[in-house]
Amino acid sequence: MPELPEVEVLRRDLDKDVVGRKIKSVEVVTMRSVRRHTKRKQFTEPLEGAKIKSVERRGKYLVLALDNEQSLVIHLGMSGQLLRAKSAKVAKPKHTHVIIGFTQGGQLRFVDPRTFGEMFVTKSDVIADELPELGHLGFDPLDAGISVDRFAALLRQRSMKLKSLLMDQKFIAGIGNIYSDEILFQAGLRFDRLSDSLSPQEVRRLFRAVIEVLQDAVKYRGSTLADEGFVDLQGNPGEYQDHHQVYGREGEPCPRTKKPIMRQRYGNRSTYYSVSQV
DNA sequence: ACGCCCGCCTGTAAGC
DNA sequence: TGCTTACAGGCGGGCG
Repeated sequence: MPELPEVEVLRRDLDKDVVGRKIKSVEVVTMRSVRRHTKRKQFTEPLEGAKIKSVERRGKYLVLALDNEQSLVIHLGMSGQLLRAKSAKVAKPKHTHVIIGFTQGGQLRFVDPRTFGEMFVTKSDVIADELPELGHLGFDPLDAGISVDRFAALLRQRSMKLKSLLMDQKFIAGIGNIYSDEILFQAGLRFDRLSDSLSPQEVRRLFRAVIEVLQDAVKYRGSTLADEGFVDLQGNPGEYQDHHQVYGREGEPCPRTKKPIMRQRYGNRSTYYSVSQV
């Protein structure tokens, strides 16, 4: 379940490693991974011969701008991986669905066991306008753009449970199940508190927690859980899971109170929290 | 219009 | 031990 930190780690890796490279060939093994296109060629033709100009992240999406006015958009879904192979000879992992070969040699591979991820190509200038899932994204917590006051105003606009709000991509882009729990623990707030019920001090705590947790997670190169297996472009796992305070730690002592971490079903998924959150 | 639940997937692990 | 079932969850869509 790559969330913002994992996608940001990949963005930085791609920025160093594939920007400037020219695409020689594209092989689509599994059409489901490019399901917005009905024909393979709609995906492969705009890519072949194009040079990668830049790599941006929008929430959990990666956008690779090409030198032909088109962009390659990637969403990793739950189990998607992007892996660099120095040569085509390197053994392909199971569930390799798309292979992008570069003129200078080497490949970029899209590997995705659960196939919730996808790749597609679209004209660069219509991304925000014509793709609602990208156009409707809320603010990016790693952009320094938003102020506490603006954040407070946005919270007051709705009366939504905090966990739902943090995971709502239209409100804030890039947070999923793991980081919403970690952020709420850091902020000392319960997942079911209503967004318009927070004191100014609680708003500030939440604001700070969002930024701190996500920045920290990027610093430790993302979270790699046993059942998921996020890895960076070179195939290395992250280390932030060792810094999780509550996620996946049901029954373990809360770092603050030593009372057992609670787990509760909320919105059809597991939520971890401590009784110290109010 | 919004909150909630399902379906899409596969690998892993718990349960009988 | 081996089979079945539950669970993991991002996101679109459908329903109330």
